[in-house]
Amino acid sequence: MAREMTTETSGAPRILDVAERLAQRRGFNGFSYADIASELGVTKASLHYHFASKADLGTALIARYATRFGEALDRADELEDERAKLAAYAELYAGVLRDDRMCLCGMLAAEYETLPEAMQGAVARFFEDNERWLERVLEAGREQGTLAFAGPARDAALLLISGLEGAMLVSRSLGDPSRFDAAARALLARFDPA
Amino acid sequence: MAREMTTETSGAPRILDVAERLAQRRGFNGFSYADIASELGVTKASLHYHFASKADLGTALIARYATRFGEALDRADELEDERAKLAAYAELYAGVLRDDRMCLCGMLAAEYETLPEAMQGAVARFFEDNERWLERVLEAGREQGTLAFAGPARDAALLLISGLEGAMLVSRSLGDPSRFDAAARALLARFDPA
DNA sequence: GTCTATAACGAGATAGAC
DNA sequence: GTCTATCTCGTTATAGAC
Repeated sequence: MAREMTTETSGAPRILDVAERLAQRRGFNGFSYADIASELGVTKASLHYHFASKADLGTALIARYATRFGEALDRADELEDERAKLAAYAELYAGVLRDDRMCLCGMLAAEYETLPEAMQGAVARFFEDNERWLERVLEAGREQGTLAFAGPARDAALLLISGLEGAMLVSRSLGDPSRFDAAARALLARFDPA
Repeated sequence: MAREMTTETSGAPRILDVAERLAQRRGFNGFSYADIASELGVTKASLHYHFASKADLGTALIARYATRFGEALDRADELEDERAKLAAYAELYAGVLRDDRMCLCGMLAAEYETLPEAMQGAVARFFEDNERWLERVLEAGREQGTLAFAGPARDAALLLISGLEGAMLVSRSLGDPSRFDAAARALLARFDPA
């Protein structure tokens, strides 16, 4: 007997949805099982059935986030030119910010020293994967003449990640998401060919 | 009778020293009065004498940090050309990172939604002050031809803050402070005149 | 798979002696 | 200004019934 199709997610995915939003808005140390439980109308104990420890929950959180992010990068890779891929990359960040969220791994990067080891490794891998993807796009764009920049593509890649993560971080405290867009535009403009 | 001169700080300043380092490494929600007390060899209760609530401690933390940062900007303002001022600005960040710390306000920006209101306002003001200082330097440099960039100086200023804060954030999780230097170099290079 | 109940601990904070 | 002692609350986590 096949399971009923419903429009609502349930169980673990639903827990991850709520935890993810809380983590992106308040940080991993800024929410508790009680917060998730009250929002879902269940008890804390039932959450522990799905994620025995908060470290397990956090690890699952990053894993899902990184997978989805990687899928978004795969979609961006289908675009024609490399400038469009960079724009799509920046738009990923913009979309997160529009939902009043910080990038999950950017948030966890701040809390890095307090995170369980498994989470630390996963956060670092997220940035390394992003860096590799950007490095490839940047190199291709420079060869094709659609992008222009000096120095190692790897450094330019980290500058892009840093600029976008930092712009999210700062524009959130300035209470003005449009400042992110201005900073992101200024950042991408510096890769335009003269 | 004048107070004895000693090489050791004591009382409130010393508490702030320890709390500041903890906040910059672990976040404001990542340390407790117990952490400070054990490091200073005093009790939690005596800390509450100096800072009745953690919000008071946090507010004092930002106030001192912003004052010192402002003084550093004043010193940078005495440099001759605007390119040197930008380099000095970036070096401020680099020095913090070398001590294994995140910028205090960058860290607090991540935790923004969980902070007491007074702290939120102070964090936003820190970034606004930085932005104003950079905007002035950038405008002057563009007029003098020592700096080159397109678009509003305000957007370029926020890009600089974002890039430096983001590079600190990310290079800390990558476990490689030299990645900050590479990103900062790439960032500043984009303001060099052709 | 979800519940009630509770354990075990750490957090911020206060009272009052010294 | 620092101490001991205590309070209250929130946190993660577990045991065991349903």
